Amino acid sequence: MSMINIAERHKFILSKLHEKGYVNVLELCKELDVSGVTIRKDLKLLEDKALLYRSHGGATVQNPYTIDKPVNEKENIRREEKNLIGQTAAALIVPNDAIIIASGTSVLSLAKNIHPKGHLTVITGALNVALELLRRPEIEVIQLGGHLRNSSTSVTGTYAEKILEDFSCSKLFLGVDGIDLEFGLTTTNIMEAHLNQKMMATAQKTIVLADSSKFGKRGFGRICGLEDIDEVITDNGISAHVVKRMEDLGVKVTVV
Amino acid sequence: MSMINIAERHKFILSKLHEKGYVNVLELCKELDVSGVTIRKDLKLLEDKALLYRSHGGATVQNPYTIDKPVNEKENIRREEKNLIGQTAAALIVPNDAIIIASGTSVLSLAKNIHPKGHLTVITGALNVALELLRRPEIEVIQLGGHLRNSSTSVTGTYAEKILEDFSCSKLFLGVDGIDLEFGLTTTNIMEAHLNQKMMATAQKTIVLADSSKFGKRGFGRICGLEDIDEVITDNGISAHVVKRMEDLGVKVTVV
DNA sequence: CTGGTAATTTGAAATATTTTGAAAGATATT
DNA sequence: AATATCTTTCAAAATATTTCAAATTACCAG
Repeated sequence: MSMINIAERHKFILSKLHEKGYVNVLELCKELDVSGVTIRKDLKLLEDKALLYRSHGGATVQNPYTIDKPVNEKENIRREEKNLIGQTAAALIVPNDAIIIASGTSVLSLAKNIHPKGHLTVITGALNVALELLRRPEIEVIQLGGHLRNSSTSVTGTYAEKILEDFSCSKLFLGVDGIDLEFGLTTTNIMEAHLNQKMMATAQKTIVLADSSKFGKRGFGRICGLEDIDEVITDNGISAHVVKRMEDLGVKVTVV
Repeated sequence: MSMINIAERHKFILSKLHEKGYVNVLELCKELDVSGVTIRKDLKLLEDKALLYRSHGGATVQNPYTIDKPVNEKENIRREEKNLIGQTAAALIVPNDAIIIASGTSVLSLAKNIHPKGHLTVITGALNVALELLRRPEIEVIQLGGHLRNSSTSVTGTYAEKILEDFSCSKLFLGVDGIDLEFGLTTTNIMEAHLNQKMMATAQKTIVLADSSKFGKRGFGRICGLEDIDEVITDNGISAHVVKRMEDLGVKVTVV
């Protein structure tokens, strides 16, 4: 096989990669009739463009260490920021409080940072939040029931909403996928957005946890407008301008 | 099996690990056609990345939700037996089935071994079971809601029982703490026992998963008598005499 | 179009690094 | 004590990187 140019070669490499899941340098040398040095340069270029993962002897289509852990992966990004946000949010909890924790990776760091003085009641639909809180004997956990959507660790549906009707909480800690000044709060899933609305109705205050990357983004399911929430906790990647606009809407903004 | 490179090998190890819950060095040597030294180096690398736990002779999954020690310790004992029991139970599931999975360490191995052909609906109160099943897109998971007791990963209470009323399932897979020929099935907690009764009413067949150490033991909360269940799956540590007695009571006994 | 220069691409050769397993000794398990 | 598993060491083999010069291509003024 003799290639016209570098672009053709890259196309060939990528198509083989996607077909087989991996490629190796020696085979490509023969198939494309070029030297190993060239193939390695090609692979390096493609790796720089995040189109493949390099490994000794070849390359794979995806990082082998991140198999089927979508939630876990998200968890690793911005770990430090999220942890700070979680700490700050946890400080808002008072003894004998009753709170709701909604789903999202940010609220998991909240759960990890909760070390209550007195008794605490937590209502949550997120399995990972519930499992995290179970360790602490002073916390009473109410798990919402219902449908579990793939790739989310949180329930949705009418069962969860029914259970919520029996409670009244002081605060809702809400993790979102997007915060847009015009469009408001959004999440990727319409069912989850609906449950979040019910949660807001059950709680006296809504506190949103969102790292700065969430600003300006819009997810599919709209939860509410910015004017409906009480407080946002975020990291210092947020612009002063956005802070100002939110404060004008009556939202308290805490930057950690 | 001849692997292209280290990345492919690691991917293979991890996927086997996630499927079975553990791997051992010798098997991997044969399967991947490399020496033990290499496998051990691989496992060490993966352990450094916190992707597994090393143990003599092999490795086990790193469970990110490894919370309360009591359950976790239990989980490690009799892993091999439990895995076999789980496999056998999973084979009973048919395409388009609707089943209930109750709490207990044995049923977690069931969950790990479920790889349904068609669609499958699973109702469960156990958070770890739900989290495990979430990975598989062909499974629809209904999480029961309610109170979470400390040191258990399963809900109890009226909310869970209410949700159950809306369903009808073909099978209930039940993990118990004790099986006594006279006293019947027991669990450590009275609330859980009550929920288990409701589950039995919701399912047409009750299949009990119990390794042989559970026989002759009595927990605090009685679930039902042996005559009320349909099948028991256990390991070969059980005595022939006990098998005979149970079969006389109309219980099908499967020894793996 | 032509001829010349600059930039890019390529591979051979030399060098460096990584991977692997055999062997030997240490450690753990029963 | 006997056996299986583990770690270390070391050398060979495979794979990568660097360097440099030749080949190709791109570009542009005349």
